[in-house]
Amino acid sequence: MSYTDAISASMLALSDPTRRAIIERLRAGPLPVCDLACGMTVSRPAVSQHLRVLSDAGLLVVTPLGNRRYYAIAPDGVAALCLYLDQLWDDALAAYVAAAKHQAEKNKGSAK
Amino acid sequence: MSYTDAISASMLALSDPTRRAIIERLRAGPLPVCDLACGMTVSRPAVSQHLRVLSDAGLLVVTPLGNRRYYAIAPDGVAALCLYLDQLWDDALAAYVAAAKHQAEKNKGSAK
DNA sequence: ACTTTATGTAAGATACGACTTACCGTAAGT
DNA sequence: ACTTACGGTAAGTCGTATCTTACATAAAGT
Repeated sequence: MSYTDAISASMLALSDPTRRAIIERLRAGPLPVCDLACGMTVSRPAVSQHLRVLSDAGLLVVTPLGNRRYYAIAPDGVAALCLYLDQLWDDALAAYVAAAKHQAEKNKGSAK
Repeated sequence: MSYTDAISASMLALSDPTRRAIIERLRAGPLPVCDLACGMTVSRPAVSQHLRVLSDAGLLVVTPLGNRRYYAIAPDGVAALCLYLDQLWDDALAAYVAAAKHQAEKNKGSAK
């Protein structure tokens, strides 16, 4: 806990295969913990702990409904990650073409 | 190492603040290890180990040039993550509006 | 040839993440 | 009121990530 930033927390949350399995099951819509836990290889408390991590990272939201708690993917949390990576991709591509252009100009002198 | 999938490896690589600091310094373009290490809080071997993790995840590429090794962000690796998150965001948003619509229809019956 | 610079790797200490079982509340059903 | 289903938390174990210092290797400079 107590991460330096939200990006680190989100990335760490999504780096675990078990947590991403939970995310996959929530793509279609909200589910209670019992439905999430049944069918997974780990125990139900483990699922609870993973849900905690995902919630703390801002990737999930909970809505208690009677006896159960429905977890759903938080679009805002995912959007923050998308924004970061999209900008990173932009910069990386710009740096890539700049390096390629620089390389081409260096080769022009030594070309036939 | 030896992760089940590339997404996990990339996410785990980007979840570490030190590694993301390295990524930030590479946004503008390739840099050798010595330039990367100077100015960072951790030791140079630690930087080498982080570069190894990022490279294994497919997020960096190396081009040896004389005495030094220039590391650069691999656009392809970042693109794979962008694709995954963009699709996840699409599904999450669709599920969100579906849940909102379902909720609205339930309220219609109890509204005056 | 020798020295310096650049960088990867080995070995070891420490910290932390993920899993388990056991336990404790809270809401529903009878 | 009692029982059952749901789900969060505590304590403990185990694996592994991250850091350090020390060593090894390769290219450049003198």
